[in-house]
Amino acid sequence: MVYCRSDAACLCLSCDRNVHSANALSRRHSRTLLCDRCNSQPAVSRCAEEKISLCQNCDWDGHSGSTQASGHKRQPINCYSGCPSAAELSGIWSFVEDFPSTVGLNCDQGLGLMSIDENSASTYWGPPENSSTVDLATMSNINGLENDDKLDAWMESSSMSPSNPMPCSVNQPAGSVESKLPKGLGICEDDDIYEDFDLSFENYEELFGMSQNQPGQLFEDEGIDSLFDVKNMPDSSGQGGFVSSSAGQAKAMQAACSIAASTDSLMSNAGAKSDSNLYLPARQARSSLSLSFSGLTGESSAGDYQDCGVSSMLLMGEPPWYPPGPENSLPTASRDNAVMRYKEKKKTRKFEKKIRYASRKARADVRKRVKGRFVKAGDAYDYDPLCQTRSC
DNA sequence: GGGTAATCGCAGTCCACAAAAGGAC
DNA sequence: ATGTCCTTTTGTGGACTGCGATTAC
Repeated sequence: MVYCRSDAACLCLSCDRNVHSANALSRRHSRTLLCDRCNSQPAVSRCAEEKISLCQNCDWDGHSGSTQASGHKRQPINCYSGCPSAAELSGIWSFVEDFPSTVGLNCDQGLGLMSIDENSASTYWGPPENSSTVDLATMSNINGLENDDKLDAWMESSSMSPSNPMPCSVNQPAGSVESKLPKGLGICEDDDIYEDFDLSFENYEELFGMSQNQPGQLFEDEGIDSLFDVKNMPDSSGQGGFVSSSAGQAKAMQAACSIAASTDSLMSNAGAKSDSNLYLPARQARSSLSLSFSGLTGESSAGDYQDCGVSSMLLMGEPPWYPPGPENSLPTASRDNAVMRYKEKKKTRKFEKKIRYASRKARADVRKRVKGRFVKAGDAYDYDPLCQTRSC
């Protein structure tokens, strides 16, 4: 099973092949393995010891608590686009021993060329890579398939296999955010900003370390400062942790700053609407905070988010969600800086509409309309902005 | 205090088209 | 590396609409 982020869909290789060979645009969709544990999120790492692919959350759940599991060797899982062959898939997912040799053969010549999205693994901050070659459980039954018929048979069965409880679906996984979002807050296809916008309540809890039924506690005691509490900072030195070097520390700092920047959106929205039904991204819950909350209230104009440099940075595959760890601490000075920058930004924050292209505004200002809608030049109109009266 | 209807306000949607952006060569 | 041509995407405002919140009964 693979996960297509653009479609927010879980697909077997057969469906993946069919869906993503349809046109040039669909071929560009970035896909990756499905998490073997939750079967709903894209996998970002492979645990060599457990021989399973894990999404960010499951990886964290499984490798953060016990010291034994935290030492597991994990390797990042790359994404691919196009219609890769078996050899190409084996190349990027070396831990899968046997891909059907005919994978991707029905794609149009020249258009099915695969590309590997190395960046997809950039969110993985696990221990040094240690390649492993193991079978994917869901692919263990493909051995011996050597021709198209067998491949197709396998592919058909793979979507219904008892060992694979999740049938192919182009719909949002149950509990995904799209179906719960207010009208108009859908997920933009092919927009990286909205990738993996699929946090469920359990992630909310992980994100804030408290029940989603208690949003008021979020800032109850220490206000915004509570978000920068060092106790919530990631473990930068723990065994098997996500950050384990000076570079990791820098990322931790960056994450803190990210939170600072993102939190002003969070605060403004939390204050405007005490809505406990907030949905946050899972894989990049932290990094997407700004966008998510802004979107929920609609307070931010298009220019607002586009001009938000910090958020942009966060959305470019920068640090993933940090697990809370008591041992890790961010220097107090950095925390103070983060708080100060948050306060400064909050002071200067403006929500009024910003015109990005004056020429377009000038054009729109003189466009003739029918019930507010633009009309073709020469067509009848009921409103001309250049005339003081209607139906000039 | 609870239920229902009326009212209010917010935010999304629609439209055409020039400008901007991006891709191919 | 640069320039040209072509296609695709973006952004712009007023009216309308749907829906949640509020108010009145």
